[in-house]
Amino acid sequence: MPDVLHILTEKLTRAIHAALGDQHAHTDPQIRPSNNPKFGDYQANFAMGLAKKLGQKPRDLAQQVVEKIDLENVCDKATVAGPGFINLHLGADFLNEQAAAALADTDRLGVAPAQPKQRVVVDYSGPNVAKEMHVGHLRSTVIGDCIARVLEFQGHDVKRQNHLGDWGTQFGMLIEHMLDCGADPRQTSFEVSDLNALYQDAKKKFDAAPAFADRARKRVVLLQGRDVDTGNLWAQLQSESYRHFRDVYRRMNVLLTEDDVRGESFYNDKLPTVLEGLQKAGLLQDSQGAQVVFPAGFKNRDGDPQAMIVQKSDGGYLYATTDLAAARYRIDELHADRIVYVTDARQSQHFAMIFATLRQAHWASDRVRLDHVPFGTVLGKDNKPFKTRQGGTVKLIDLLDEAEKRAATVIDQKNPDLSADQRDAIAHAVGIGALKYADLSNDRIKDYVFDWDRMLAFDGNTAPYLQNAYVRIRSIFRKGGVDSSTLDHGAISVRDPAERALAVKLLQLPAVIDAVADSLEPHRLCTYLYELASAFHQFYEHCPVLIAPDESTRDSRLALCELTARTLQRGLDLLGIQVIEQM
RNA sequence: GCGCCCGUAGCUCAAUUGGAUAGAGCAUCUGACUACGAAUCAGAAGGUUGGAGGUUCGAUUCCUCCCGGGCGCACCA
Repeated sequence: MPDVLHILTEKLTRAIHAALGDQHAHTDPQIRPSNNPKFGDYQANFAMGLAKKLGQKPRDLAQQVVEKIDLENVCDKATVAGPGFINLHLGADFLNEQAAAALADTDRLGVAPAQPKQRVVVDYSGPNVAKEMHVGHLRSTVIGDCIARVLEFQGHDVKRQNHLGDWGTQFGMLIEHMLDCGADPRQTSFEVSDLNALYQDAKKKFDAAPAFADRARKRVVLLQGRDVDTGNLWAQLQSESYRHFRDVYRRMNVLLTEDDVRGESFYNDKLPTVLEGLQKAGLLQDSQGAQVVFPAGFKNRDGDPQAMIVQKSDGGYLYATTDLAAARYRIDELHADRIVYVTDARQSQHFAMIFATLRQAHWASDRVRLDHVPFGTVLGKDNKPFKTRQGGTVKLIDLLDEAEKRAATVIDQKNPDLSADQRDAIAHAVGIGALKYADLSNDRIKDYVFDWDRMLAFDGNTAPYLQNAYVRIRSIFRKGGVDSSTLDHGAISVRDPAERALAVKLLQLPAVIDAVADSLEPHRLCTYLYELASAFHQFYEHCPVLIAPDESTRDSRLALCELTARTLQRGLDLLGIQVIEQM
């Protein structure tokens, strides 16, 4: 089912063709939603630019095209305005039909499956084994999960990848410490109640006890040498760490599972091949004993070509090597058409160099799209990176606890009649939703200031505001005793300006999904949902539903409510946020 | 030193990728609950988009320079 934007684009493209001839058969009419109702619902912006090229007057050109537009069944009118804009006013019948079709399309709400379907790898979250997740993992986890959900909803074949930090010299000391704590290589489970303590204790011993440090270094060699007992201990640490990640992901409503784990260790045996490949491609060079590549277009602080080290002078590999190996795996084995990396903005240059190297080595052809999705820092009220009052790292689990606690307090104030169980369930959805929404609703490239009061506010662009709009709609159905599954889809008939505005906004969902999938900017979806909820609240004020003047109006408004509820629910779901029936 | 990112109303943020009069929320002020959740709505006020040039029919958006802030620039990830 083509959406409004596509229908209008098609109509205007035809009109341009008809007015100007075959050489303009594929001119983009530049259809955009109008930002002011007096300019219609949509506008075509092509005329000014095209007139310039053709040496004509923009308004004359626009008028020629307007005369060729087939308005039938779509627009009430199309008019030339201003310097040469074409304002398009959608017809009520068209809005009714489109809204009815979206309502009938239960799962997709009028969002057409993406063509062609692509295999998309989304790399996000990436915490470190043997450490608790902290605030530094929040943004990658939340943004990445949203992007994966959106691409999947479009119909793409999404492969989530959790690139865990599960390899490196620190595992020697961790494993030695595990042994000191009574771990047994021949058992399958080693329980850790506090991952951070495990790491810190190991580190303390490593720094203080030379004998222990010596054992740790030997243990690293054993680990890299595939010693069986050492491998078993390492695996126990893996699964114990993953237990923690799983708990955090579940509470956050993040879709990552153990199946998505492809940590650094997974690529360990593929690293020599990366070097051989670079050698074969003629890109590998020796520099002060290290093996490096010089991706085109990068300079260092002396103005010389910037090297990217892929093998240290002691023979060890670095994260550039692992990232190259991972990209090759994703392209060759996972058959990725597109790879999305969700990491903070500080790694922009690193990924630019990785991408350049992949292209130069012909490991990534032009048809593989490589996207780095950079994001800014979470700041405290002092505008510096978010820390605890003592200056320490903020644990993610503490953030989740406090989000729910604060949400519970707010819910208690607003709705004291709820049972404790109801209250807790609602506080979970609201608290976690607020936390995630605060992260998703800002342009991701910018830093943002973490502020509990603002994210949990029930007004403004927040998760609780959106969840509340949904709750209000459910409340209408409850109060009216109406079963939303038995609604007449064809009942929608917009008359009041508020009904009309709501319908126009509802029908913009497909275009918004497309924009998010292309730009990988979740805040666009947030902005849309906020505008939708605002449009609903205006409708709600001006258009009584249950006590509408007549039955057909009531049915129409109920159907609009239902479509709004489903759109909010779906939109929030794509953000990884849950709705509740009451709050 | 070079490179990347950011700078929009008092505060927190948008601006459909170059389109019309730069929009929201908070805070301030004025209205609206004997109609479905006032957890809302209607309205007022608030701007030299850090500054100066340039490109363009049109610039918050693109280019150059400058000023502020953040982050990168080889053996950590």
